[in-house]
Amino acid sequence: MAMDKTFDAAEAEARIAARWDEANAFAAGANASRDETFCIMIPPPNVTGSLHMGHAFNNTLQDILTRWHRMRGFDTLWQPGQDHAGIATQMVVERELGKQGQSRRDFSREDFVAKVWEWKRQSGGAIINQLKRLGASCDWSRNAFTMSGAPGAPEGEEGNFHDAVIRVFVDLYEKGHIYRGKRLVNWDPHFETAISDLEVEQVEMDGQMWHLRYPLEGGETYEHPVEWDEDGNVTATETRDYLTVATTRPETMLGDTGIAVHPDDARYSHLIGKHAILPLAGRRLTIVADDYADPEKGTGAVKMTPAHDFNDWAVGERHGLRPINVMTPRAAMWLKDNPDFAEGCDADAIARLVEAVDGMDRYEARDWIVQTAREEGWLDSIESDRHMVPHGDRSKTAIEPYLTDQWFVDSRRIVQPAIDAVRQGRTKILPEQHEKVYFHWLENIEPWCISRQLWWGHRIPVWYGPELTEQGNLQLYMKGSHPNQKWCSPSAHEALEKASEYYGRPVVEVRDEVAAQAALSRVAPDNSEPVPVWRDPDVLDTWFSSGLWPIGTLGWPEDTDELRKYFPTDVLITGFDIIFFWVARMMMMQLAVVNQEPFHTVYVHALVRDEKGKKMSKSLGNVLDPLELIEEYGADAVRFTLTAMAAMGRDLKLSKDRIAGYRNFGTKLWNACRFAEMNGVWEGHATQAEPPRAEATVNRWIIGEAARIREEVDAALAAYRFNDAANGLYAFVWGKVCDWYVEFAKPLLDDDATAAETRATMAWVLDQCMILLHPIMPFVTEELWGLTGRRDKLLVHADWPAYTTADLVDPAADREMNWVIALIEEVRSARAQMHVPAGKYLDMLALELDAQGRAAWERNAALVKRLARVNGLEDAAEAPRGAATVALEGATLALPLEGVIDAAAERARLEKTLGKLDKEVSGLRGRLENPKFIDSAPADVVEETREQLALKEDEAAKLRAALERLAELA
RNA sequence: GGGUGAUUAGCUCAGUGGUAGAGCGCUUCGUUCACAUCGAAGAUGUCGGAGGUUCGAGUCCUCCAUCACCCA
Repeated sequence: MAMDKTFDAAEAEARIAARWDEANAFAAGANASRDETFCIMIPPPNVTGSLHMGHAFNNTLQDILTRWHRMRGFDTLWQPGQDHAGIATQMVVERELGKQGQSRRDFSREDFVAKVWEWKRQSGGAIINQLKRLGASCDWSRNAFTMSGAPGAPEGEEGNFHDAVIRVFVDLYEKGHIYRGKRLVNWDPHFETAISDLEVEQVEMDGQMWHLRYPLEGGETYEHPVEWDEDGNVTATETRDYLTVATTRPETMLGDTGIAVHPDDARYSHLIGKHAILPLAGRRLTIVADDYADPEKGTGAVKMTPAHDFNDWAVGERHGLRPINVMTPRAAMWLKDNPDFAEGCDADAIARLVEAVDGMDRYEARDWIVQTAREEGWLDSIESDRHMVPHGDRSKTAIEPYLTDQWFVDSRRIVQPAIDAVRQGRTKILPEQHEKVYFHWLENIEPWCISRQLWWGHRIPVWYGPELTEQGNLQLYMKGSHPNQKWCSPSAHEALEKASEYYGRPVVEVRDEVAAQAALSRVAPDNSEPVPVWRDPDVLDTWFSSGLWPIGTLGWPEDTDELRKYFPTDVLITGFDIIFFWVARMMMMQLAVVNQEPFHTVYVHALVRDEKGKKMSKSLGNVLDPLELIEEYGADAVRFTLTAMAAMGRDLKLSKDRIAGYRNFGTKLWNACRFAEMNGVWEGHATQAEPPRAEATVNRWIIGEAARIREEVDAALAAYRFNDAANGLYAFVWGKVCDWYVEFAKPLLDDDATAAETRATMAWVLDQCMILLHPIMPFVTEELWGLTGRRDKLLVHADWPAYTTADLVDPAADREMNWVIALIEEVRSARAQMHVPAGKYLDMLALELDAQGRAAWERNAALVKRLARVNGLEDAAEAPRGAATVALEGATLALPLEGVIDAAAERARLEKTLGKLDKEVSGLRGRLENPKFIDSAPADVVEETREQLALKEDEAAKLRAALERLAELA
């Protein structure tokens, strides 16, 4: 059956993917022929995610490495999976419920989690299918999920990832690396949970900077400059009995406990240690000296709200300023029954504030405070100010730095091995510049908040119980603090046992703290009733579980075959944006848990942008959907484009023109194979590892070129220089095989003497093209493989070649073909510039032709005649009137163009070429005439320069001679 | 404010001390039996600026300008 004119990607891709699937082609260890393993962990996409350009890029690179190793016979595993994306998934399901007028709180926790699982079953596989369309050759039978095996997990989700997560929590807790404490976290008032830095996006917003006057205590004053001369010297001051502070969030002032000034700020130095009075509340604020206050900014005095600002928290820690939380989890004001707030404030003031703003939303409270300040005269001024406001990336609401009880990993205690691993080269980060980012972050690491106030996730394995007083009574802890009595254990059973031992009587698990309270009020007097204990309601940060991805997906804590075989894994390929969040944490956690680096190389890639260099975003509407692109151009074209643009450390600017160009590249290879088919090349062909024995120079030459590209591709991939591999293959397949070899082969296929070996060579060379391109363009190459010759295996399992240039390059054939190509190009160029009709065959005369050139002509006359459109080559003593001259190494040739030639045009042509040559010659000569160059430059460079000079001078002389002849004739 | 990177053809970008390349676009020509998703030929560069190191700098160093990103 004759091949179509083009590859129909839309039709073929699904069919080819199905064949790979049926053959289990991607299974761990498929096609393995040696002991070495190669393992890549996919950076798990969100279960709510859909494929975007970044995924397409990231997974293309992983697939290239995976397919390349698999073809080379490594025991290969590309481990796929997804993470459970706590907040995102919970939000998706809550939104679904919202459509039916329901909320999460209408269900029990267990029922809600069951709904999430149900959603996951129906919609959670979307990205997997999208990755398959890209051609990702993961072992899909091993698809992992960070919530597999959790309580409530349905059939099909029985993995043991949950065990791994819980086990690690307990282990780190027992080693003292995990603690519960009160610290500031990023708080999302919409979802009412802590979120990670990664989930916070900074949004630039128009806002105001309010300047407020805080009176100094006890009649203190200072001189504040109000006039300056041209040189900036103060010429007038005024006496003030108040400090002016500036804020973009006036509502936080109710939690102020201090004012910071710079230690070197002369204006305020005598006030340090004294106090100001907080308006409205009457609280005394300590004036402290801290570098954080910038004397140049505003008045140089900054109000300190340690419970509602990260910087203020740090200043507060240094100076012992009390943090006062004045907000509820929904970011409304919390003043009533708030002992921290009340402490140190006037009772009247408290009553007024409670009346006015308690329970009020933060923004309404802000308005009230500003309005009141205006009326009472302590609003100094308002200026408009554009500043960054942190927003939750899911909720789109402004996040609050918020003081709550959370679980933390004391990162400092486990960070050092992760630093050492990279410092000492056991793990390499590419490109190297990212190592700095890695070190910088790890060396300044902060405690990691790992608890989230969600229902979907790994519930923290800690159980609480009431205090046992010295009198043997049970009592719940004070409101606002947190329970001291707790037990951490992998199972409720064990935890309850420990609790029971502690109380010396039976315990019973109740739903939550409220239930415990209720139960306690009933059982307290009677020791026969079991003590109520309850489990921490929080779940773990998704990154805590994805931090265990390398061991967790391989079956840890079970001692599985896969774990022994594939861990440590080899390469991690990921975006630079999650170096801290994921890469660093995987390093820390794997080292802390199994004391091994999870991978030896981290390849960090850049961002895919639109063609104008803008970050793709939904709001800008410049998002290119990889699936649409795959539909339009085919997966191979999209993959090849991304690969060709994957230069290390630089962003990709993706344009559709580029993708179309690489789709055309696939078509080019397709048509070369089609040409071969039409010429019987595939008849009786079966896969051959060794190149055929060839006599013809052309065949010997292209076999050598194949060896060159094989070495180039392997070297490029080994160095993660994906773009070099792609561009090298492009140049070889299109520039060498299609442009020259196929053309050269045409006359050889017509000649009985050379036809057989040329068919064999062409079949072999095209096979090499398919094999070498397969990791980048798997679909079109697999299709061609199936359409051509007899194949024992699918291309996905074809053996990657190992031949070398040393074996296959024939220097004589190389030289000869380069000479022939130069000859054809020169003749074509002369013809085009002389406006010779394209179809016209010309005579060609040899004015000078050395022995090598003569031999080259004799062996390649047929193809030169055809490609340069000349009738033949005759010796001639001199060029006839009106001839164009072609100068080559060892040859001066003339094309008689009587009646066609334009003498002026020919002169211009020759002079232009000569001009270029002369420039090169003078440069080369200049260098060789410099004795320092001869002395200092390496011998081979000097030698090469000499050779170049001789060649160029020879060519220039030939052109000069041609110009002289032209002048004589004129 | 601190850090990192970038600046090369009209556009998008490679470039590893040895004298600048690719793709796209552009101009001219071409329905030669693999391919018009093609072929042939051609034009286009003070490699951001200024110094320095070197026999030699797009490449290494310093400063400046502009842009981008990350952190605060």
